[in-house]
Amino acid sequence: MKKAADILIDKDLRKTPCRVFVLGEFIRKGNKGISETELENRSKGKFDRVTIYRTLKTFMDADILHKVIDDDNLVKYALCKECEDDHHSHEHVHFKCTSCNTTSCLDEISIVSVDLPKGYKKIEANYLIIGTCPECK
Amino acid sequence: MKKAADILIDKDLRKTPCRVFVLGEFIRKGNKGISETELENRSKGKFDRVTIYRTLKTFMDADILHKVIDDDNLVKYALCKECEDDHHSHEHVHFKCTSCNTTSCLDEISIVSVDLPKGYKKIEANYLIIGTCPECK
DNA sequence: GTTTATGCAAATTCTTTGCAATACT
DNA sequence: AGTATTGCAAAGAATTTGCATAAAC
Repeated sequence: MKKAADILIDKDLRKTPCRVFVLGEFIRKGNKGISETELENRSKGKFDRVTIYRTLKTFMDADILHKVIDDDNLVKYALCKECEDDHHSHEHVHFKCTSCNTTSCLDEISIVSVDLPKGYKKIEANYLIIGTCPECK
Repeated sequence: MKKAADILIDKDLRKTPCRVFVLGEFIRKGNKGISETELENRSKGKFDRVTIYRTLKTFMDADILHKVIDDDNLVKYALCKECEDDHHSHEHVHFKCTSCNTTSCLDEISIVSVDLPKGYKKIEANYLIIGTCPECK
């Protein structure tokens, strides 16, 4: 598992306290999705909300993070294993737990492709599974 | 294809102009998702925004509509074929076209279930495919 | 010393809530 | 008539933009 500072250097991004903090949070959380609000709370007001939003955007543009589809219209971001190395994939399987409300990126599972009706052309796919996770049994 | 007024009677909902209009729009649009903003524009200010929101909520509670997952955090609602009769299903395959921005409910396709890691329990699933649709070839 | 990121203020969009007036059956 | 729905005003959450200051390289 890479450290935040190293990832920033790799991606040619300036090493700022906010970026190190945000990226560190994602690394610590593993494959769990984190919302901007959570980051704001975790940082205890150390960084401006706007700065966190901009940091998230920077990371998305750099393919470090991707947006996580939530059924309840709540936006989260996640660092996926696949995104860390070079074969960045846009085929994500996300699991949303209705009990603890965490959304995780199930990297182990690959999306089974379906046959689309004539004329449809797939670019990417997101599979969201809603249910209960191991911790909430 | 049922008419709006009949569906309302079936579901024991009062027949009001806003409900008839909104439901009519969904029937006309077929399996395409519609956002609250679109409904507001289409009605040309005839109904209050709040009323449209409440109407959408009423229809969701009555299993007439379901929320459509959009990758770009845009909320749409759709009337699915499966939802019209009694075997209301929550396993939806949605297709979002990056060109015309429409989201449609692909009723013909059923979700292929995946094997979840130990401890995970599925309640429902949403599959969103992003790409180009037949009209935007 | 340049370039880029940050913080603050403020604006926008989406959505919800309370309450009195109105429409539905 | 009695109950449910509507419209208005207003509040709340999430997100974005502009600009001057500050920090990174």
